[in-house]
Amino acid sequence: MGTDSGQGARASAGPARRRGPSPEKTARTRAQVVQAAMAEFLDQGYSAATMAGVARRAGLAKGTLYLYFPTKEALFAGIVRDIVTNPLQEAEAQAIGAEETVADYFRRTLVPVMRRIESSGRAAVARLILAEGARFPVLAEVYREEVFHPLVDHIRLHAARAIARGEPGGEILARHPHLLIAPLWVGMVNNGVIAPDRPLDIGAMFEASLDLIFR
Amino acid sequence: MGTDSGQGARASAGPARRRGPSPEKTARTRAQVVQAAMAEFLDQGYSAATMAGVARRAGLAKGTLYLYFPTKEALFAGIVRDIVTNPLQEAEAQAIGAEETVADYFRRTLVPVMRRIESSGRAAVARLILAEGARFPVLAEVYREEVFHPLVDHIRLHAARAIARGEPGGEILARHPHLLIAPLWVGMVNNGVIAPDRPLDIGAMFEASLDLIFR
Amino acid sequence: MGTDSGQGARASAGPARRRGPSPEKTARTRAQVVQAAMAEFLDQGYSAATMAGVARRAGLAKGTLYLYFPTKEALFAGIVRDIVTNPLQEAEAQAIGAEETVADYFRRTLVPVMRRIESSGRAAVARLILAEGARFPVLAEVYREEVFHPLVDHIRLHAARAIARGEPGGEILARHPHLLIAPLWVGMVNNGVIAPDRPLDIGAMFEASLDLIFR
Amino acid sequence: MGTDSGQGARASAGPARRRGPSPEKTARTRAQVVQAAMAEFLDQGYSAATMAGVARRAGLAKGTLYLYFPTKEALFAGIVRDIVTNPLQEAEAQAIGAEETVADYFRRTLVPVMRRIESSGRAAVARLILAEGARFPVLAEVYREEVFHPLVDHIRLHAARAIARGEPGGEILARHPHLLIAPLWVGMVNNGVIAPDRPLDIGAMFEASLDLIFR
DNA sequence: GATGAATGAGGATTCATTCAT
DNA sequence: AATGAATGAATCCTCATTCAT
Repeated sequence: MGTDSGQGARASAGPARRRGPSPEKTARTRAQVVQAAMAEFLDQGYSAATMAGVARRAGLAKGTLYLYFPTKEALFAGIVRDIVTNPLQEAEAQAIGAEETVADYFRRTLVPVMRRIESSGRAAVARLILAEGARFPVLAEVYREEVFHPLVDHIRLHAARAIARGEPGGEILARHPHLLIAPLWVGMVNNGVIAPDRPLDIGAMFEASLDLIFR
Repeated sequence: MGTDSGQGARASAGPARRRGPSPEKTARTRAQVVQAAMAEFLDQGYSAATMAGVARRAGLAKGTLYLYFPTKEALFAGIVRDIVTNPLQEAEAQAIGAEETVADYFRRTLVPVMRRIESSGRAAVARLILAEGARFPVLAEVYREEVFHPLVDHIRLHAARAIARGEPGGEILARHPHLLIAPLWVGMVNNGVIAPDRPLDIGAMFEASLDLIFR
Repeated sequence: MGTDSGQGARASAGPARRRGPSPEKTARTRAQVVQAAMAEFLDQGYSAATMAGVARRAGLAKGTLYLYFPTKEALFAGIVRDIVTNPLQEAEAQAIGAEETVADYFRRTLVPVMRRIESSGRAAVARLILAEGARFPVLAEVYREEVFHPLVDHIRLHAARAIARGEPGGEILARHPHLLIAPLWVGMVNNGVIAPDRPLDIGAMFEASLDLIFR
Repeated sequence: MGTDSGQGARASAGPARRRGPSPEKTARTRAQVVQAAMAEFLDQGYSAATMAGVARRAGLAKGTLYLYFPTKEALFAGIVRDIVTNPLQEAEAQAIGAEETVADYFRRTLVPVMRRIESSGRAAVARLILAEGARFPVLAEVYREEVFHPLVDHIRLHAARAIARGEPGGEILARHPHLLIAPLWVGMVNNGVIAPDRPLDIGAMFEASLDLIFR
């Protein structure tokens, strides 16, 4: 967020003639920083995270971090987008089939994602959003715009479609689209923090939720 | 949490003969500390909270805090119970009527609580649990034992009752009791962090959820 | 400047009833800080001075400094007034005698001050003013208002008196009051930095200057 | 100052046979470095000056500076001579006329220089000398040997001449040669730091001083 | 020669904790 | 019991210096 070192504008035009370290090396280092920062912030939260911790994880010196991000806060802001990449993007991208009911469509596209959602540190992300969202509005904002609202809109859209087609459940889903993703949150909360040793089956809950809504 | 400074076992036995502050005064001061600490930790999270901040809120000197809790961590641990007091306790305490369906029972006892849940800083509590639960297992543990499990058990119990009585929805609720409280979490997450300016009506979502489950 | 711990408003009213360290102790510590900071800044200049250096000189921990001044810059600003206390104050305070010529008056009141000016670290002060005045306008400003202008005004005033009385030298002094203090500056520069091992006799130069101006 | 990277002894001897940059190029780069360093040090003082700042001003990379000077301190020492170039050199070089009084000689040769002295950043130089002279004796030393003493000796020499010729003012000038340059210092101090917005007319003060000394 | 990414020691500042009063 | 000045370890950040390209 503001510290991008201006890559991107070199395409054809022959071999780069730069002195010193290659842009590739720089990009790799930057990636290391981002990677390490993500891990550190997800592990520790913003306040408890230390630049030294990030540096250690990245295998770099502390000072190096400041070549890429001017402050700890900027580093945090800079990785927010990387942290909240929408896990449902691929699901949203798939179109509904002509004959397919909305229920079947959700079952086909969303259930697999829900099942996978845990393995990839989603609980940690949720934790960070909830923990720091109040003090770093940008975090909540990015999450809202990139993940939360798109998903809810996606659901609303298909709720409308269900109504149009006369499929049951459309009405209730249009009124309370959040009900569909509610199981996701209890699941992440339970599995990530409350009782990781007795995890809930988010996929199963989601399917049950689908069954309930669509009769 | 092992930090109580040993009051408590002195009650009758004639008029107290000691100089200095009365036990009442001490208890009052302790209450101030706990109160202030709760506010500070809920506001700031563990790391960002400061002992100075707690002292300021309590209207006490920093040193005084250490008369009641030996470390910041102990203070945090010491107030966990106060933080997570079960907001559903009264609801759980009410018995189901002989003629009452489980659905009606939940509607009668839980909906009002759900509606009130937001006003009393519940989102802040949720935030704290999620944020610090991983690093302070005791926090997650207390929450699990005092709030989460009791509520889920309560739901399970009445799901069994619904089955026994042949009321619809019992089966699904028995298999997925968390579904009933799922709206609570999306609601708190949305209203507390994601989009406080466009709050979800948790009560309405909960009722909708009840309707779905119990037909 | 801004961190004064509010002494001053306690006069009669019986013994102070404060808990904790006495105000006297606090005042003494503050004095230590100021003293040490003065020495450090005069020795090292602003940039090269370190808070650790100040703490060491004061015999205090680093953190303690921050109880009295919130930043290094504030500490610097806070001692500027102490640093530039007008060394000529007593001289200016003495009134000219009814029969006394202005030349004699200056000889009586200023020469002793000039002779003493070196011993009391005045060169170090001048050095600091010149060195940091550009980057810390407040420093130059305080020096100008507290020392430089008062002295020049004092000279101008008595130049006018000399003119009124028909004493020689008044005219030239009125036109160039700075000429009278010029020897002070070459002297301080020479003795403080250029050739401390071959100091100029500022008193003698000043007297010679007086002789020249007043014939 | 012992930092020259060993150019200089290669001149005739046929066409140079080396690859890479010519000695001219090197010399030019070195000049850029010196120029930039002077500006940076005069602006910021030694401690606050940064190698990055010098590099930026020079339009070079940081690493390049180290090809010419091994350390920041060496760079500073290396430019001291450039910083303190004697502004009075030309004046001192001019011989006194056979019929010319010493007073007239000084008026002819020194006044113009004095009038010009302000425009060329002399205050900055004085500031640097005073600020860093104590910690970088070489700075004071060079200034003393290149500027201060030559000028004072020049004055002494002509004071002796004035005495020999029976011109008035010779005695006093011989005893206090620094009196003649005193106005210069108050002037630079006032105009450079104390009150740049109300500058003193150094030329006028110097002339007045000449008038006083030579009757 | 020139570059600038990488380094890490050093400096300002914060804050949990102690202790004399 | 209560105070708050004092402490110093820990943290963020800067910058002189190095070195692979």
